[in-house]
Amino acid sequence: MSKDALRPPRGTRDFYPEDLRLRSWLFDHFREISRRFAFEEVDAPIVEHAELFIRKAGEEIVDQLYHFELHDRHLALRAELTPSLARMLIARAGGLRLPVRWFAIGQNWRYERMTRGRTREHYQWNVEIVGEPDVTAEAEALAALTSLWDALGLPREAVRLRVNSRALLEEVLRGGVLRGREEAFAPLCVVVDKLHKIGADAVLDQLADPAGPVGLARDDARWVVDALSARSLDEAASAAPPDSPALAALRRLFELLDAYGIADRVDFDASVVRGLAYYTGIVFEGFDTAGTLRSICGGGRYDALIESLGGPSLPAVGFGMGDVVVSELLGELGRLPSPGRGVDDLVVPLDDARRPLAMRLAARLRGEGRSVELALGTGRLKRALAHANRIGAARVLIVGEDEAARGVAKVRDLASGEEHDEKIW
RNA sequence: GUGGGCGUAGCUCAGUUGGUUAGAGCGCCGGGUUGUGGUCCCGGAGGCCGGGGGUUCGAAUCCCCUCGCUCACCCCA
Repeated sequence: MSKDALRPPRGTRDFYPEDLRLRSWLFDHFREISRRFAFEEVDAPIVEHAELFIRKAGEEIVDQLYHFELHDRHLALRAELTPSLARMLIARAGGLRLPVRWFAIGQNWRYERMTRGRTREHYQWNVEIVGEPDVTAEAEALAALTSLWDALGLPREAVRLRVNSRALLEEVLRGGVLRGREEAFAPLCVVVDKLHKIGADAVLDQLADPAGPVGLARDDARWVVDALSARSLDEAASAAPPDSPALAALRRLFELLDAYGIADRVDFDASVVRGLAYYTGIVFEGFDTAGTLRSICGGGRYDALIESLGGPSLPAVGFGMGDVVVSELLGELGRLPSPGRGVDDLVVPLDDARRPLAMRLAARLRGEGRSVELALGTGRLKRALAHANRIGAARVLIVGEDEAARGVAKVRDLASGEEHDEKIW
């Protein structure tokens, strides 16, 4: 066995018990918030037909696909959950009662270079609302996100949401610099999405690159970059067409967010477009206000994806939040818990003759739903108590000769040190 | 892909004018007597010093190569 084979492949993680307890803590919150919002959990295979993920917009996520040929099939590890969920929806499209409220927690794979906060696999909480064209769906999604942050113990001021509308940007551009070249809109969004990362000048260069996918005139590109600097709806309105439906939708969304009491946690930001090609309307992302991490979640409306995959025309809103970035943020804020093992009882036979009784006791306690470890050896009692301490057990139940004769166990409460007898059955 | 930093015990790390049997803390195991933990005291196990080659009487230490980790840049939902 080579040394390499004894390590997890680069960008992947092993989860030891303490790591998995933390992950489970996080997933428990994903599930609990999903439950409170009445989302139903679904799951899909981690391997899909590569075709499901391929789109034409120069997206990073597609370039980073883990894919391979097996016999005559071209397969891929999923890079995101949304296409799989869309596929599942299509399969049952005829019998669905809309709107559908689904969520999934799944591992996604992207072959990318490792840096801080970026691994090649990560788990994502994915929430989708399908069949609702109104921004009431977006409001649900955003409320679920802030509820999750609160549940995780993230301070209210530590994380915020940025919201924009691709539909608004499209309205503005369709009547202007992209007139007659609507196909350039998706690649334009991919470029614009990099604004926070590579800066306005670099975006300008890429938009104006004659050999690039967008190929705007330099002045037009400059106009686009300027338009993206809007940070309020009123500012954005000045560039929008009169009676813009997209602008009206944004205004209505903020009204709804206000009703949920979270409008003050959401900013309008014209530069947010998200990098995925399939978004068509409202888009949003969560970010840490300290600005040290990449976006911690993102999503938006994708009204055309399901139809483009061969399904019916179904409006949809969804978002994903990964485990890696949010864990880093929690760590930086000192909010990562260290969940214990949750063992209730350690049952200790003091000698082998007492073992059958101890087993009977352990079985009874387990039958009552308690988490019980049975000491498998018969070392000294001192060691057993130290072990109980280490695993965080609340009680130690000792079965010795004297107790056995009376049909009881001596129960020691680890926290108080108090002891009493308890019948074995 | 470019550049920097780092690979020494399970973990976090000391350890250079090159010099005996390579260290600490934590963790682990055992002991401090007979059936009672967390503290304390004592003891112990555990390391081809990432790998290979070279220089040297002698290399964890210097040189070269290589692998791995990591950070920055490049790139990038």
